[in-house]
Amino acid sequence: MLDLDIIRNQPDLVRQSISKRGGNTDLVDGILELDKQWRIIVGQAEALRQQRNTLTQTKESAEQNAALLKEIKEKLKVVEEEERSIAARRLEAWSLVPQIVADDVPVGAGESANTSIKTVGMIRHKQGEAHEELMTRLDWLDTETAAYASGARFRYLKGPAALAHMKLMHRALEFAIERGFQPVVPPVMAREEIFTHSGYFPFGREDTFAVEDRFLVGTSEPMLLALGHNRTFSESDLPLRLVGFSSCFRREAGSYGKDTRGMFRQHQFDKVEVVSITTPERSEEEHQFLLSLQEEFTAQFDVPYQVVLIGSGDLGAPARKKYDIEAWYPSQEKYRETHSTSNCGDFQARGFNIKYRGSNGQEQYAHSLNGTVATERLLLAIIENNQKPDGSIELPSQLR
RNA sequence: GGUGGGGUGCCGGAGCGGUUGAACGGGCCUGUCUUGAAAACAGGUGUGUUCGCAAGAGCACCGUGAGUUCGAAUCUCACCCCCACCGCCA
Repeated sequence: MLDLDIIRNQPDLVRQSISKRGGNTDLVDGILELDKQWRIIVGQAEALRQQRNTLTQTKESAEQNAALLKEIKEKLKVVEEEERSIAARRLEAWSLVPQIVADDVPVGAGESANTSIKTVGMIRHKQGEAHEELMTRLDWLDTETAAYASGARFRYLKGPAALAHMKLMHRALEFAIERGFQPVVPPVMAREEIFTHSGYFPFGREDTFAVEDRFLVGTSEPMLLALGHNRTFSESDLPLRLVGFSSCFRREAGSYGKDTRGMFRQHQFDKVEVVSITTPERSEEEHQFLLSLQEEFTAQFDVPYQVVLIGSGDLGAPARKKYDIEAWYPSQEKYRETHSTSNCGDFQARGFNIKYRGSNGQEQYAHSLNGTVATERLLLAIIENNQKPDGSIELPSQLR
């Protein structure tokens, strides 16, 4: 969540940031008002408690002041109830405040401000058959049985595609390990606070599958961040770089009718994801590093792509800045998102209480960043861009 | 699923319901001593929050949440988590 001091002391900055995202700035006024009320009521409660604590120091004074204490107790009961209620409402509003948008993020509603900053690779297939048609014909993909067994938006990967998928995940993991990331295979079910602390709740709650009192992760990112929970790193140990592999689960609520064919948008998919924890001074540099990693990984499969700087209206709540890599999909005749990397500033570090001790000995919140190394979407792009005129697919040697 | 034992400060570990924010030990920091270090000795060492320019004062925090009480780390209830053993299963 956002630093409350920023909301208190720089409400205009917060309002600006919210309106850049297309949100309602009334939220800020609501919090400020609730905060004001909260401070008043806290003052009242504390004064009453102080009085009580003084009078109950010894049994004698407690007995002498029995009547007064009874009165205090009753007043306190009312005041404390009010305190709780205001605090709860303040928290509710506060947790709806998204991260401050970075200055160099283009401003615009929705996806309108997304800006392509770089195009890489030659497009060999301007058009082509869709991955689901290619793969289904070759018996690499069975969405029909998946629909029978699990419902819409699930897949059976079969034969060479099943193997290519595993190899892609494996390569992605090794690629990151070679560059200094520590490999992690996290749990895929998590308790609610993991989502709250990483900034996925309350915003993305509808997009999450719940299993009894737990939730299936939509990415391993929060699980990797949780490894930093309540830890104070020394500056020399940063950046902490982790790479995780996990299956990911998303309801894809609100995307009815979008990408319904094939396996571009699935309820379940596998992903290799990196997370970095670093200092505020070095987080921008780290963000560029993650982006370069993604580009390097994508480029080795000869997939044409573009890098997009995501505009304010399309930014996730915990992110202050985000880049997407979009790979060329011949069947759609356009670039589609395969990778994403976000700098979340101290938004998530605050939630998980991830700190570091600087060279001056002071403790402060770290910055967290995340990025995709590979998902099934990259496999699809590889497949579509390697289709042959005869309807076959020539997989790159690394994935065979 | 069953039975039992636990969750206290950086760590270990105490804690008759009333000057306990918390004994004691370790660690860490600072001094004294030493050429330096060790040892020894002395002192210090939590977090959050409210008010305040500050100095400082208050309040809260002993897994979480409710409750009993004039007063709770200490009593009651619920929940969460951890550990051990048994059963079942991969």
